Amino acid sequence: MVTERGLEVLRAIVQDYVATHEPVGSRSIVDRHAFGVSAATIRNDMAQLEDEELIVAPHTSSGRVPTDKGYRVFVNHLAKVRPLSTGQRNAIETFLADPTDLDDLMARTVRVLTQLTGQVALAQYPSFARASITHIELVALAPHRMLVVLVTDAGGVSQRIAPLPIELEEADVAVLRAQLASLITGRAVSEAADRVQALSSTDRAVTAPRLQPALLALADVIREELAEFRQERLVMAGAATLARREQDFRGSIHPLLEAIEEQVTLIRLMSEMTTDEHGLATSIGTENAPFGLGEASFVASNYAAPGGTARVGVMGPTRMDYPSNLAAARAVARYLSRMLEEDGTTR
Amino acid sequence: MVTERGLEVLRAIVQDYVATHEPVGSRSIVDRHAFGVSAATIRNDMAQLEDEELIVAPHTSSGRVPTDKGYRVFVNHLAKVRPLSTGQRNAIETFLADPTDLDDLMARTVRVLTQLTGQVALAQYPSFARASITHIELVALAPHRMLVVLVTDAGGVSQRIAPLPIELEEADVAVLRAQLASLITGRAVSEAADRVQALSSTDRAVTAPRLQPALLALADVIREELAEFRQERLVMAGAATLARREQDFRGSIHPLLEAIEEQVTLIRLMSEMTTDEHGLATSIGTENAPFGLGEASFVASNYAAPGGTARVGVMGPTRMDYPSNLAAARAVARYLSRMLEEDGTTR
DNA sequence: ATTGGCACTCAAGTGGTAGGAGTGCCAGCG
DNA sequence: CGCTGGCACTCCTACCACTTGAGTGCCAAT
Repeated sequence: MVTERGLEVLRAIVQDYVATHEPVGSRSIVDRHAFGVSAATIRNDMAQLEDEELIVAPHTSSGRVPTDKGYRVFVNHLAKVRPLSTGQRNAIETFLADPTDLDDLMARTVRVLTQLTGQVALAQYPSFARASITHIELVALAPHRMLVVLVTDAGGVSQRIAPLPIELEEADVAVLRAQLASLITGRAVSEAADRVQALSSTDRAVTAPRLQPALLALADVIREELAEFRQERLVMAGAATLARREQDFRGSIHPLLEAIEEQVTLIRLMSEMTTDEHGLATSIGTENAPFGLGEASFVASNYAAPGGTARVGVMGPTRMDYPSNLAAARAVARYLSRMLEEDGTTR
Repeated sequence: MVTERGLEVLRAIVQDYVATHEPVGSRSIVDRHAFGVSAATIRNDMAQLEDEELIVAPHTSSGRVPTDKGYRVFVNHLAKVRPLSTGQRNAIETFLADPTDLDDLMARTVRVLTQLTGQVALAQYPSFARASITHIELVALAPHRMLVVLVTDAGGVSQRIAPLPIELEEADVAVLRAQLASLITGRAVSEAADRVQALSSTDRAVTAPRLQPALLALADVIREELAEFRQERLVMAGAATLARREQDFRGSIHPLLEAIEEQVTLIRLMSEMTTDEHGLATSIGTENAPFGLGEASFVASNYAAPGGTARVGVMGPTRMDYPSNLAAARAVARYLSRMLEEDGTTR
């Protein structure tokens, strides 16, 4: 059983350890925190915390270090997400002002977040999966090459070049454009994908037999574009900060750099984190072991995007300043939500 | 003055040092290389090499390590670019086969190159700066939002959304489309930029006064898109490999990660390297100091793209295997040139 | 010009010691 | 019963002296 004061001791240990990066002993706790009890008493409390596996001693006679479980208790019960300074809020606001487009906004978001936290910043793109197709445009580039542009109501635009098996007249292009438009405009991305898929699989021709090969070629490309809309994407910044804190990651930052390069692992991890009632999520050390990132911690905050909620957060050493990082992620998420809601640039 | 055999000794030192990562002594040279002379003789040669600052001894009594100048002499006079194994050639060929588009091709290129060399791979995108605009398409998304698509003859497609100050009829859009098309299609990117610029700066209206505000809004967006075509771009892969060889970079890989994230430094460095008569370029250690990358070396090879030549290469520690890396870069560049020339996917 | 020999240097490893931070435990105190 | 001071104990760290081995520079001899 851990007493009330025991939890306060845990808080002190986490705070001091994060600040100093050195195991913290009973003596330094009574020095730095006004507990009003002696070091021996703190030692007794620490013994209990150690029984509960909330802290460990690296060697028989050295200070204590929080375990992952200790961080978890700290984050869940002990940490207050303290608000940012007004200077920091201003920094966010000016940094995110007047983005030229969605890509620019997302890139700025991660840059400001990495600057605020000193960690690697990650942001999920708003999902276009639940968006609807509003336009399809065909542009003949060459006799056998057609540019296919798709636009969604959530601001997503995709373009790709389709090779055509046959030559098309201007009128043919208009026919195909109209047929494809009636097939998918106003439809959700997933539904549009199904309907395009059906084009290729059914025998029933939707268009003139002469145009059928062209239609199928276009359908292929449109399927790829729709798949891209459904795919989750991530932006990142601050990978270079990892080099400074190498020893924080038990020897090697290799798995982290690997994950940053692969993206897919981080995409999964970000989407599988569970958020609390305030839209904040934390994943600590070994909790990330299934992703091969047992040495790292993640904090994230939901933000509201046209296509549904997505997440923005940071990745760093287990020994990170959770309250500050959560505060930064939350603040950035709020501004981001606001930008996406108010502003028209991204639609 | 360095003798003939002295240069052979330099070659041996470079080769052994790259292989073992340890200072190489006179004894190990006579053991590993059939020089037919004694260690004392090698020592005399090494003394000369040290006078010429081609090698140094880390401390009074340890083996020798090549200096940057030593690597330079090795690369310029001693190294033969040895051809790849057929297995490696096959790997390149299969890896680069059937790309879906230019982005995909470039991404695969750097991935195969990082795999062949174990270094960070870099590739300049083909430049669209000298390409010509072949199409401009306007798609009305909403009363005040217009999608502007530009296509070049070198395969570049760019799309962006313009905010419109006034509402346009279908007929107005057609008028503007025709006017813009006659202004820039068939023109080189830089020329098109000038002409669009002129739209905004001259008082003389090109279109009906009613449409003038819309035209200017579109011109702004088109300028941005054209600027994007002129901008050099880089793809990279293998950043994670840096974590393994941290100690190769005198302590910190931070500048390298920073450069990878910033891109702009690497873009400049890649374009400013000087190539030899075979289109190969090497930049060693302190030669990169102006870019803050004095601990790193670069090798690159030109490849032929529709818009002119561009470069593909790797970044690694000064102590890298220059001949192998040059060979790999050259081989990849050749396949890449071939793909871009033969294949239509990217046009 | 090349060689073997020799004295010399220096990094790296080894073992022993001292210091210090921190712990666990216990008896005494309020 | 919880808290406290005291004390013995552990273990990390730094320091020192010493040894070892790789490698050098120089020189006289071939």
